[in-house]
Amino acid sequence: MADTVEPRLSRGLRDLLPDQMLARQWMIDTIRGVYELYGFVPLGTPAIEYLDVLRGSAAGAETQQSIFTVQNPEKEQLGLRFDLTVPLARVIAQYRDLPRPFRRYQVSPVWRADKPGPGRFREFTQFDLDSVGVESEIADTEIIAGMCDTLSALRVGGYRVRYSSRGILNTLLAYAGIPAKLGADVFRVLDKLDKVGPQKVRLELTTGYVDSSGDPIAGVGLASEQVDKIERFLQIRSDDRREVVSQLRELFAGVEGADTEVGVVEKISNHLYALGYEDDRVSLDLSIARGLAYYTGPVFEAILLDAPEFGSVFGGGRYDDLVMRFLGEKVPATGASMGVDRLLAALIHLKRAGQQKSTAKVLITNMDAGLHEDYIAMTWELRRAGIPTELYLGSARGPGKQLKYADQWGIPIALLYGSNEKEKEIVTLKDMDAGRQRAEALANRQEWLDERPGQREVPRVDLVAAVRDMLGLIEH
RNA sequence: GCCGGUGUAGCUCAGGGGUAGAGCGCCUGACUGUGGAUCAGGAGGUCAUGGGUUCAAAUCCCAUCGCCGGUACCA
Repeated sequence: MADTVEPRLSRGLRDLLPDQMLARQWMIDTIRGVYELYGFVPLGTPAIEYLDVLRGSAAGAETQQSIFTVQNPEKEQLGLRFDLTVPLARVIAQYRDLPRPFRRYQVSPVWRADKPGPGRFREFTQFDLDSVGVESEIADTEIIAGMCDTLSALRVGGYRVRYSSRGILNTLLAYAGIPAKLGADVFRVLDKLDKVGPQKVRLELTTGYVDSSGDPIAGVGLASEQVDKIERFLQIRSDDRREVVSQLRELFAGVEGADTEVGVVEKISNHLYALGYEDDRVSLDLSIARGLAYYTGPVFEAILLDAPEFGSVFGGGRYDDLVMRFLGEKVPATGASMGVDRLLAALIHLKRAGQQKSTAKVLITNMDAGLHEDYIAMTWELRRAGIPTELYLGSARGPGKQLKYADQWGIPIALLYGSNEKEKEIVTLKDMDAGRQRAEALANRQEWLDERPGQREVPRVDLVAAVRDMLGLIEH
């Protein structure tokens, strides 16, 4: 016996079987609809980029260990993209004649060689939208409004988009007397507030601690009074954005630059009020920091109120310096990124995503080799009428197995046509779902057979109308 | 990285030194023109891998690997 290869996938990778792809495509189509309404344009970039492009300028390469490296025959240093923002920055720098603002969306897989966890994979899909070349806070407003419209279109139930800004956080550093160079560390720790709670955040900001698994966690080394000031800042919590703004002004009175930074989040808030995005959907939440170092202005993220355990499903912010790596010139940019897989998992959890297993609405069964021409004709007749139809091409001869096939793929209507039907110039249409429901009440097979639940005979000439009618009934 | 758990049929798992098990699923038939239920039959396993102990190892011991969970990191 020949050796066979074990069918398997490398860790962190998974297949998307048809039912998962159908749910995902519905979701992506819905989101795309929102952004095309907003006038964003699509962009595609390769999965593979030069490593120095991924890591930033060759000079200041940060160590980025979770990049998958790739080899080409020329032995160049290549890697798989880990997000869609860096390729966007490259495109902006490379195609100087692109009109700006450049407002694009992109839905593509990205790769990270991290340890996989529940709902975390090494290959996953992001849906990104960004406005490049706009300094105005209206661009940030538009991103937040788009996040709201997307979540509404997906019918996720309640959601909350929370935003703050790096400018506010930098003002906090000044207020608390924390050196600016500790900013990135402080923000990274603050970003964990929701997850680990205030006590651990305080420990991590000061001395560090040893976690439950015995792992030491380094502290940032702040003084207790500095953390007190951070906590005073974090105590400003209100569902009313106006209230947060006014308390911020009070707290930061006299701190240099505070008026400007508070002004930015206030303007965003006012635009959103004017557009009908009220406090129940968007809040100014000062605990939002975002872990990434490259944000420079407003930052935002969205959570689902009915599925908070899925965490942030949509997040982003302003990053005015990213394109600088390539151009040496500051290009303002703001955008958001959605974790397609995470949001889809949440939608499935909330039973908001479709349960469809097949695209076909009708299965034409194939019972009599002498009638092939009729089967083919009926199949195309339905297809040309816009009804997704599959002609059974497998080897099973009797209707039993073919109906089982329809059942397994969740095809809602089966069409039966043999010599009986041919003679009477009819077709038999079977509503598979009605039969399934009826089966629950019948214990005896003979009854089940005699009754032929969900079945209807219609004139052959009325095929298309009858199928439409039955689909209408099924989909009410 | 670190800590813990766990690997036995396609899936979920039981068993515990001496013949490899169940449920579900799958296939066949009862029922060659009707899915579900029922009944009867069938296919399917290197008990993760390598080594050790033993007359004998799926079972005990050691190592490795995989998977699961927690934790850290995440531009």
